[in-house]
Amino acid sequence: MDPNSSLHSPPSQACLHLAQPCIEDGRSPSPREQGRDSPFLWRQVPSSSIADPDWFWDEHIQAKRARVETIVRGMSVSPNPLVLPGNTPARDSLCCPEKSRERKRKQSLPVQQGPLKPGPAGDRGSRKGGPWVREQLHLLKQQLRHLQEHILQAAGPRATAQGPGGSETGRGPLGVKQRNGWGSRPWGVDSDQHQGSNRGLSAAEKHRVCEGKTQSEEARFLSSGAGALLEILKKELTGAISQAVDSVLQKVLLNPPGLLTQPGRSFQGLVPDGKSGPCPPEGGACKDPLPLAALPTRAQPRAGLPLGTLSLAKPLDPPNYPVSPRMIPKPYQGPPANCPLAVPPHSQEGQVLTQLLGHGPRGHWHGSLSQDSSPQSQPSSEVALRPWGAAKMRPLALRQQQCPWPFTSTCLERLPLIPSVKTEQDGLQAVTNALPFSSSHIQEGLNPGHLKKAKLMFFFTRYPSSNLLKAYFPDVQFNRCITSQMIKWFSNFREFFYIQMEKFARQAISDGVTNPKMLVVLRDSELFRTLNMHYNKGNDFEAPDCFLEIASLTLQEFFRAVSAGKDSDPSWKKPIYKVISKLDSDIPEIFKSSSYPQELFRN
DNA sequence: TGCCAACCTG
DNA sequence: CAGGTTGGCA
Repeated sequence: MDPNSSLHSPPSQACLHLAQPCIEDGRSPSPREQGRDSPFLWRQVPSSSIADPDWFWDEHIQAKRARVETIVRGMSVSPNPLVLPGNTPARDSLCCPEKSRERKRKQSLPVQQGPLKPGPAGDRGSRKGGPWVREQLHLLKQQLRHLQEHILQAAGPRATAQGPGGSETGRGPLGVKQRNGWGSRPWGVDSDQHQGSNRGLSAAEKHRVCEGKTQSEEARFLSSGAGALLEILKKELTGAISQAVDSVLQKVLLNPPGLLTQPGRSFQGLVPDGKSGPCPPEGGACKDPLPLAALPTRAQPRAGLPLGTLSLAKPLDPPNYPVSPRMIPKPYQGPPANCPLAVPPHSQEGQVLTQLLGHGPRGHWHGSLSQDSSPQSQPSSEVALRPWGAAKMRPLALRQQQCPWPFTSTCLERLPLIPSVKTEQDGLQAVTNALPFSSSHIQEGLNPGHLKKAKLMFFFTRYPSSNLLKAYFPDVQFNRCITSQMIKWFSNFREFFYIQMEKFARQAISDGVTNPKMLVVLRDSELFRTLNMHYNKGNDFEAPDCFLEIASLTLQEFFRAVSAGKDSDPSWKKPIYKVISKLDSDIPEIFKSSSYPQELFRN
């Protein structure tokens, strides 16, 4: 899978990259010249226009040019020195492998289009308006590109990526032709058709620009239709810029939803190294009342685990254990108590990003117990190659918009996404108001969205109180019936959960597992898949780590009980239930959004 | 006795 | 997943 492919999917996104291209593209310089000759080009442009009636405008242009030059210079030393093997200029292949290709194509264009195939739109203008107009146009387009670049850079690291060189200068003139409210469209279109039709023009235009018409010619041509054309161009470009800005912002702020769900196993193995223990139960730090040293936390390295257990077996002593360089502590790893998170959102974002980039451990005990002795590890390459998924970044991006999306990380929920709820009324109302998609309609019945939400909530809480349910389903008009129905849901969830636990525990026993600590539920274990399939069918939510902890713990408890023969007692499960019931985690605030189910449905 | 959760069944 | 039943608990 090409991790960059996602960048190309939506047309408008592609346009951003297409728009990038390049100063250098316009003239097909040798790689070394890139970024240097453009200023040269600009320098030539308005020099003689001083005598022009548009002198003022010209000055304006010069000022702009100066700014652009500054920008370009900055770019040439920009912190993006990705040097890729092969001495390819980093910018070309930076994030879009296609860009190089694109550039090659363009370089050959002037040759192919030698005869200056008159562009459908630009022909007249370019001849009549003269080089000066073209230069102005060129400048404006340069500015547009730089503006876009800046926006991209400002908006996010990924955005600095340079797209395939697509927006050739020729697209401007095309824009003139396509001015039916689609000023920016040329930048938004990535189809070969458009490229094909425009390329000739742009190439020709560039070519001529390179030849450098004399300034006197420019002045001559300027007088008549040029002014009008300029006006049109200015308008077009203005529109294009604003539209480009819009689309950039949209793209950056709103990652394509399609990325969220990664079917199959892509979600597996993402258990971060700096794994946290179970999310602190409501009381605060997770009590460990059990004899369960089995609690698969980082409390201590697991001895006797198969090699596959590495990651979880890491010395993970909270809160300050060292983590591997790759692994930045998760935001919630610090103070166990409800993760107050004094960390500013920004840094959290970085941390989470880093965390998301990290890979999970290999499975110790793969659900299929029959293999517990021979860790059927999938090739670690699979882990390494696993798309770390823009999907997982979406919540981050969306957070900026206060969009109610599922997040990926266990306790990300503790980020101050949403004003915390004080009273059920006011607080929830505040939440509702704060959310763009919130539907304030109070429903009487429960819909499938509520069910889905409840299932996801089960990842955090197995034994929700009715008050909790009321708090997290603000759009539900609770009555006795509804409440009991929802309680019943969770009862059913638990039932399924415990059945699976018992089943796998017994299987482990029959497979000869003797040490309950061997039983750790990981994301790629069969047990987890079963559970995730049940509670998170679409896999549009990443089960929190704390759920894995709970699952592991439960499994181990069942294992112990069964292997100790306690299952002869008719109520042998009760102690287990009791233990598990104390380990509910806080539910992410975002679940309080009444629109949450709807958001899930949109995927 | 009422409530709750597990359990059983369809 | 829901309806019904059962058993424990206050």
